[in-house]
Amino acid sequence: MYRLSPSSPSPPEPDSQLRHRIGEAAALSGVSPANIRFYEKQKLIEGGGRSDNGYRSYSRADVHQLRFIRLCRALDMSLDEVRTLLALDLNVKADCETARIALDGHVSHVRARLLELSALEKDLKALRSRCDGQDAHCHIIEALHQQADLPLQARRKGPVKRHV
Amino acid sequence: MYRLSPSSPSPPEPDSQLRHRIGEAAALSGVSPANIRFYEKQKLIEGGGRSDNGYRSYSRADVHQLRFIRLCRALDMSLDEVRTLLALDLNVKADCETARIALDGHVSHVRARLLELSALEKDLKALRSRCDGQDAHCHIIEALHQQADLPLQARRKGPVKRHV
DNA sequence: GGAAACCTTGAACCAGCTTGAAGGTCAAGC
DNA sequence: GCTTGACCTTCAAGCTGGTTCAAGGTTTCC
Repeated sequence: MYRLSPSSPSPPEPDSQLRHRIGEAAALSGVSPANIRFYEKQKLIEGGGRSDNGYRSYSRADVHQLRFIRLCRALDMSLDEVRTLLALDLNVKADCETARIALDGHVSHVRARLLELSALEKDLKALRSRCDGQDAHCHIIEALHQQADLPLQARRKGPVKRHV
Repeated sequence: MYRLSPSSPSPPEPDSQLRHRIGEAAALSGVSPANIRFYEKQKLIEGGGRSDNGYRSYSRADVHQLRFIRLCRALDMSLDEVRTLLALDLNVKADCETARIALDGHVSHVRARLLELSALEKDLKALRSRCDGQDAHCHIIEALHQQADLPLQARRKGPVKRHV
């Protein structure tokens, strides 16, 4: 797996022992406390570390993992995809293959959704351009109803899912 | 509101009395039976018509409305937006204004999401291009972990919501 | 010693459906 | 007359990726 500060392997840095409460970990990672607990429940992070008072306690590596998750989510990956990537070892060739496959799959999802959305934007603009508000009746509403009367096959299949 | 076949107002067509069970309505509209029941519960369609045996019964106009909803959903509108459009009258000027406003709002949502996704695609491709599978360790996993080590401010804020 | 700021858990809520369980209705075939 | 299968009914739960709320414990500051 990935090691923090791989350049200094043997003597642990003084602040590598630093542990954070959930609020600090949230501030450091950009993941909200509620969301951190959620990720723990989803087993994306371990829920082991606790202080004497029962508060969750996070190491630097834990915070790194939270950032990693946040980064992947910002790239619009599903939690399952993130889970896959988290389990990979940088130096194992098969894992690299896995990462490439996961990424390729994700890229094609994103691209497909992108194409859907551009087609959509085109349709919406065409619809919008039908109406300038000057006419006696509304060409937007009219056009929608007229399209709804067309046989199913005549219409381009639109996106049904709203997710990427 | 919108009337089916507005060219023949007085004598009802012979098949305009035709009523469909939910399965037929589903086949005619492209909306699944479970989804039709869901729309009824959400008050997007009326739930009035029933046969003697308690089965739901749909008129041509009902099927039209289902198609209308499906069309709007294919344009990625929310059910609330659809609800708004369904209540509009083609010939009322204020309603036309409402339709234009709703559509404009929707178009800008779609465009915003489009921009997010293109930025995303660029990032993902850059990430993907780092690895050709020939090297000793995985540049994809490595790059993700390295980025996770960067301070929060240094990274572009990515999309957090996966919806349009 | 009291208020504010943290933490805990569990549960409910959001969109927009889909799936499943348990049962009723109806036509066809034997 | 009875079974099979394709329909239909209802209610309930599950999905994703969280957010928000309620009720309470802890810590810290003044």
